[in-house]
Amino acid sequence: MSPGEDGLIGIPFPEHSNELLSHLNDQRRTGLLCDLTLTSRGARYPTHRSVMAAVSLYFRRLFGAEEGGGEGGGGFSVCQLDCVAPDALDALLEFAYTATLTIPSSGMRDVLRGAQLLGIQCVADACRDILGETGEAEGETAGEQRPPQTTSERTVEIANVVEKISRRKTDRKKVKKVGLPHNFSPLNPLPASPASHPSPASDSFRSLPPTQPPSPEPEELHPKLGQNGDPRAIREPGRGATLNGGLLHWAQERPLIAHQPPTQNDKLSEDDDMEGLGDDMMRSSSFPSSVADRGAATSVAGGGRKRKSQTPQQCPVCQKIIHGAGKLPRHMRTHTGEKPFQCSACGVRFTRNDKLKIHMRKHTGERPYTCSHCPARFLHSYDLKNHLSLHSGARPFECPLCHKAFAREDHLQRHRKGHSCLELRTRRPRRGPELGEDGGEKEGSPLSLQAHPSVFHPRSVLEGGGGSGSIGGPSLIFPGGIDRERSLALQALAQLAPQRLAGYPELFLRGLDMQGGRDSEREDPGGTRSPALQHDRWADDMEDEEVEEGE
DNA sequence: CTGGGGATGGGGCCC
DNA sequence: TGGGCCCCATCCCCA
Repeated sequence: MSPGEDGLIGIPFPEHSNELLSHLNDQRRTGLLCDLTLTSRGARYPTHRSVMAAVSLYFRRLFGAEEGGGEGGGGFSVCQLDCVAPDALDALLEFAYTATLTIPSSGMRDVLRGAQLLGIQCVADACRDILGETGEAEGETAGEQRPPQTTSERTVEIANVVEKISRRKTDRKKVKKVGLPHNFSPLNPLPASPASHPSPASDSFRSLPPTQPPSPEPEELHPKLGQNGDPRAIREPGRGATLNGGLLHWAQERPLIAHQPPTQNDKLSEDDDMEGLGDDMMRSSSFPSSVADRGAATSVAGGGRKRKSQTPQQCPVCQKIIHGAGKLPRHMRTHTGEKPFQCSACGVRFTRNDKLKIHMRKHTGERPYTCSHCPARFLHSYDLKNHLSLHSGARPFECPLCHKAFAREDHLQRHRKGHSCLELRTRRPRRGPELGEDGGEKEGSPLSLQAHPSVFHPRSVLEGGGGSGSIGGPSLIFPGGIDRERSLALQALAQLAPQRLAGYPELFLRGLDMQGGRDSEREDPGGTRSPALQHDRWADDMEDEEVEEGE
């Protein structure tokens, strides 16, 4: 790190979003800091306005969050939602706080209706598709038309459905037209608050009209929560609470970015004026376009690097410059964890279609890459390439310290990282400029590595360009189902990071270098693919070692 | 620790 | 401009 640019380095904490949501959920369960209570037919659900406003257009409008008034709400303490079945409301709350929709199959329609009423578009879309599409949600029959499925099968199917949804943009507007009972509508900036439709007295809670000062009057709310005792007990109005059997457990991978189609063709956050349902998804989906613009503006961030004519785009999350038209959506899936391409045979999902196609070879038995020297066949071309080196006996990658040779570069890197060769080495090659000066063995001589450039590049800049490893492997960074919870943080990043770092392309690169993920967990991830750069790092490492030993 | 297979993400080329 | 396809670099996992 150069000490010169302090305070502008973006250090992502990928787990933060997970923990944040988890803690919010804990708070909800314990009633802590809950400033909003939802009621449905007697059941009460303590919750947080901010969370509800984040997932529900209805609440966003209700609290005036979209009007840019930072006051954060109209002061509602209780919101009566009798139009949403308790089970459905419970499921939707669970979704809001865990990004996982767990509902009985029989309750799908109720959840759909609730999602529509509350403007939780991604849930509504998913339910509609599961129920048989057509957007009318009247189709439990459609759902029954399907053959019986096991839970796993359904989960798989839901994943496909979500994929379809993610690609569907026009339906959103159609959904917006769905009529809503009880006056309130996500389309209506004036929601039917408990004060605006005649029911305030029906609850012991006091409901405040939207024109009231923003104070939620917690002194009234919290005692109620206290009366509730364990809010969770309230939240469980007859919910069958296992993930097995007939329950449908939808581990949504991309709750808020779910509607961001991989094609990134949308600018809905602008042209829709946030009027669409689930527009936080739209907002999130807006960043690629803005990034594209910014990417064009900062396409020279790579300095003198050779660039293809295609406009590079900058990832709003990791700031990485993505080259190639249409590659940014692909890259974004590494952040969202979205894996739209699913193997029909085994259900394994992939972020990319081409990877799925390769995967399918495992099922078809196709191994198109055949060794000409032996019967070995391979799925990947590079496997064959590696394999051929065995026949040739070539070991072009040699450790500069112990001179052990490897057939594969990554094995050499691994060898180097382990420092297993330190005891064996007899001399230390020096990096380029010093070669020969101290009579040391020329570093290039034992190596078949490409000659490194004569200029020793600052590491901070060089490694920045090789963030593939660091941003790679979202499944590693966010194993299991928790990756979905990132979306909240990703949205914030998408909106904040570009502005914060817009003028500092070098820091973009540095941010890449520092971002979480596998790289940060490693001593030296080999963030660059360039053998020359890699070699530079090695030389740098060796120099460091020399300094240490010399002292 | 090493060899090998497989997975993942980025870039190039092309349509 | 987006997406398909391919190749490459890198990483993970297992024997």
